[in-house]
Parts: sequence; C-alpha cells; structure tokens
Amino acid sequence: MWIAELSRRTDVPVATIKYYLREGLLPPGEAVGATRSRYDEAHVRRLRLIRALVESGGLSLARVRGVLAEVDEESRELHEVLGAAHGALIPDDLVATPESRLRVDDLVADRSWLVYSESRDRLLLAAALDALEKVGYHLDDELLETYASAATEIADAEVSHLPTDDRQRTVEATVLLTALGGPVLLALRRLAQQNASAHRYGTSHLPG
Amino acid sequence: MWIAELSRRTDVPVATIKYYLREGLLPPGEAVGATRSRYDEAHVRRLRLIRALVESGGLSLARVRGVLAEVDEESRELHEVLGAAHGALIPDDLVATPESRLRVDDLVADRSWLVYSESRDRLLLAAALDALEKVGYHLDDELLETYASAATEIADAEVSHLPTDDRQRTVEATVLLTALGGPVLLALRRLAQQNASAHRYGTSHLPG
DNA sequence: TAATATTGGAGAGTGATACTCTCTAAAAGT
DNA sequence: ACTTTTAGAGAGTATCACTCTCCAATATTA
Repeated sequence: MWIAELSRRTDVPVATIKYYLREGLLPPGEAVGATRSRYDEAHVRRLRLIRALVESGGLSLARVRGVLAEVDEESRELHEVLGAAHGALIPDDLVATPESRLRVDDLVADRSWLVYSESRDRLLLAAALDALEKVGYHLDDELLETYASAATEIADAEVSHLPTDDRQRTVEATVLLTALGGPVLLALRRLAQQNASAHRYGTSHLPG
Repeated sequence: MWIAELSRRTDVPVATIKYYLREGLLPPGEAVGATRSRYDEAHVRRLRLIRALVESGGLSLARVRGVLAEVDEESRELHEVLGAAHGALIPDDLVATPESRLRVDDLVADRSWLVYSESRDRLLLAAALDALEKVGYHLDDELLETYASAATEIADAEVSHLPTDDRQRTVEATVLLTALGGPVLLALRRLAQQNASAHRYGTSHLPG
C-alpha cells in the first residue's frame, strides 16, 4: 500500500507518518522508484503500537524509540526482553536515597523475587517511595506489603495470559500490557477508592 | 519568611515561585508594603505538594491547578472530595465506545461498588480498555477480574491508612496517595512481572 | 500526450508547556 | 549613601510533537 492508505488505515496524518519515518520510529517502506515506497501490514501494526504507547501509555517519542529498539532485538531471550523493555520505559535521571534502595532490596529479598540486582525498576520504586517521603508522607510497611501482594497477583495473571504462539506477538503484547495495563489498573484503583471512601465517609448521601 | 527563604526551604527557584504565584497555583503571601510579602508554612506545604504532583505524579500545571481548587473547597463533604479530585486528575477529552462503557458499568454493578454513575473514572477505565482493543489486544474477563480484585485490596488498605486527625491533612494525603501511590504500585508491578517472567521463561539464566 | 495528483525528502514553522530572565521602582538593611 | 531584596509584569528560551511548505520525480487520468 502507499503512504496515503497507511494513513487512512491508521488514522495518522501523512505528515506525521513522514515525521516518524524521519525520526526512525517507523522503518522505511520498500522503495519503488525515487518518489514512491510500498508499506505493508507490519507498518500498520507498528504505527498502531506507536500511537497506543504515545496516546494511551503517555510515553514520549524518545521512550517509544527505545522500547521499539528492544522489541526489535531478535537475539535476546524472551525473559530478558521484559527487563530490557522496562529499562527503556524508565527515565534515566533517576536518583533515590540509600534508605529507600535498601528498603526495596529487602522487599525483593523477602519475597524471593527473581529480579536482576541491577534492574532499574528497583531504582524506580525507591524513587517513588522517596517522593512520598519528601512531602512528609511515609508509606508504612503494611500498606507497602499490600501493594506488593496485589502487584504479585496482577503480574502473575498478566504473564500467564500472554500469548505464546509467536515471538513477535509475545514481545509486543508484553510491551502493550505493561504500558496500557497500567492505566487500566490505576483507573480501577480509583473506582475502588471511591467505593472505599463512600463506605468510610459517605454517610449522608448515596451515590446515584 | 521572605520569598528567598521559601525558595531555600523548598528548593524551588524564586523565579519559579513567582511564576506559580502568577499562575494562581500558590496563594499570594501577606503583603507588607509595596514590594514585600511574607510567606508561611502553608506556602511551604503547598509548594511541596505542587512539586510532588508535577515531578512525581507527572501532572501538568493545569491539572495541578484543578486538583488544588478541589483541595481548597472547604464546603465539600469529605467523601466527595475524592471524586472531585479524581475528576480534576482526568483529561477532559476522553471518549469511549458504548461497549466498553457498558462493560465498566457491569463490572461496577457486579461488585456493588458505590461509585457515582457520572463518575468520570468510569469513562477513564472504558477509554483504557478501548486503547487495548484498538491495538488488537482484548483484556479478557479473567484478567480484568484479577485487576479489579487487586484494585479493591489496594484501595481498601489505602483508605484505611489515611490520616483522619485534620481535614486539610486528610484531603492532602488523599490527593498525594492517589497521585504518588500510582507510581509506587506500577513499579512494584513491574518488579513482580520480572519475577513472573523469570519463573515462566527464564530457564537458562539465573538473575544475579 | 497533456494536465493533474501523489510521493519522498528535507527544512522551516507552529502551538503548547513550563519555566527563566530582565527590568523597574520601591523599600529594607548596613 | 549604598547595596540588596522584592513585587510585578513582560519577554525570552528550551523542548516536544507535530504540521506545513516546497521541490523534483513519477503516476494517473482525460
């Protein structure tokens, strides 16, 4: 298909597709003459993936580029792709206090989680805990444990629901579920918070 | 304290504080003469809250402004503040298919969640589900139920851990926990995903 | 065959966001 | 008297993610 059809199929303006091509987010089409290239289903899928990560996952194009590079890394073992993709999703200017880092290491050790010791996700969690401390809000162990248990249930279910037929699909689904499952989970948590809050504080009015 | 000290105490540049004042994110100090204002602890707290929401919660200043407006709405009942704050946290250009909205309504009804029927969080969840559908990834009922159960556990724990001594603190803690608890939860989920993935796919290498 | 439309490629322009800088006149400290 | 700080307002800057404009080279249609 030509670029116009690719645009129609994905609802992405031609100018934007050209921009993604320039930025290396989308691989070039098959050149047919000097002013024409042919695109295929892989381009449609890739373009939809990019838009999903940007629009719904809230990723910057730079981060999408990093994630796609990992997705395309065919040589990596499947269970390494997840860690690598996670790494690409994480900002690179993270800092955390030694206290939080230790707390995270202890949590991981207590649960015997198989996580690379250099995993940047550890740092991400430590930084998130620090952010709460900084505004005077300490997340106590009980709540943190509840989070960790819930996270375990979720992650186990997610990984067991991953398609395994085709490597490329598995990798794509992994990235998608990590990036787009987050918003789903957070939205559910908010609905559940409203419910919990209504039960605790809502005496006078009943939700309609 | 003068603006210089406010800046020192919060690590926010004077120019940025002035910008927040202009933008109405920070209430003006007590004017002392024409070229001098006095700021107090409330300003320190407010400024730290703003930075936390922006830097760690990833909110735009426009959204922070909306959240703060709800936080300052003294007349509202406590259990309404949460819904209002949630509303302010949600983008206003959301759309979702009727199918997803129905699915969300059913989920809420099945669990007998006390959630306002007009709650924009319903729409947020429906839109998140749509985003996954759009890239050809259907979140099946089993996984959605797992998410919902986990979300319930988390939300119940969160709401029961909220401080209740002082109204202003409760409201602030609610906003903080909603905005900054998300990153904590997502980071934990990622660590748990790596663990699950290692158990499922990681046969040859052991994490070091 | 002539007129019209589409494409690849590259550079420039745009609009939003979140600052950051500069300036002025007033006042406070020394 | 002199230096420093401030409020307030406007202008300038950096980044991001497009979006527009242009050109020569084709393709398509009349």
